[in-house]
Amino acid sequence: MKSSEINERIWAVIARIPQGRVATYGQVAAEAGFPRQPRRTAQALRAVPDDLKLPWYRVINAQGKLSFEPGSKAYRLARRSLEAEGVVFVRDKIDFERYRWQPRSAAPLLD
DNA sequence: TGCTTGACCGACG
DNA sequence: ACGTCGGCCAAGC
Repeated sequence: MKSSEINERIWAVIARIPQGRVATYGQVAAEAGFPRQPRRTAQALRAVPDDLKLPWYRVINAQGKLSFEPGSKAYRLARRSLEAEGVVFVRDKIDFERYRWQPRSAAPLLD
């Protein structure tokens, strides 16, 4: 499968993450149809064109942290963007219980 | 063709 | 709460 196609599928998923919520690399990959391949998400993120407006900062790692060097430009930008959306960091970490995106792919069949 | 490199992850010690 | 390891697989050299 071509990487351009992979990237587009991943980007489409990232574009669906709502404001004030976060998703992990693995979660995004799985949602795009690539389970257990979080690196596909990392790869797609590296290849995001500047003109494409994508909430890349809503993708965080499975430890609840930003995958950037703390203090780096990217780290500060991502953190500032998330905090502006109401996401709270506790010791550089985000609480999944509160902020994880829970996509509903299929319609709920009663319960 | 082969080997190394990732904005990663989960299990295990 | 660490560090290590194996799994993952497209890119790039």
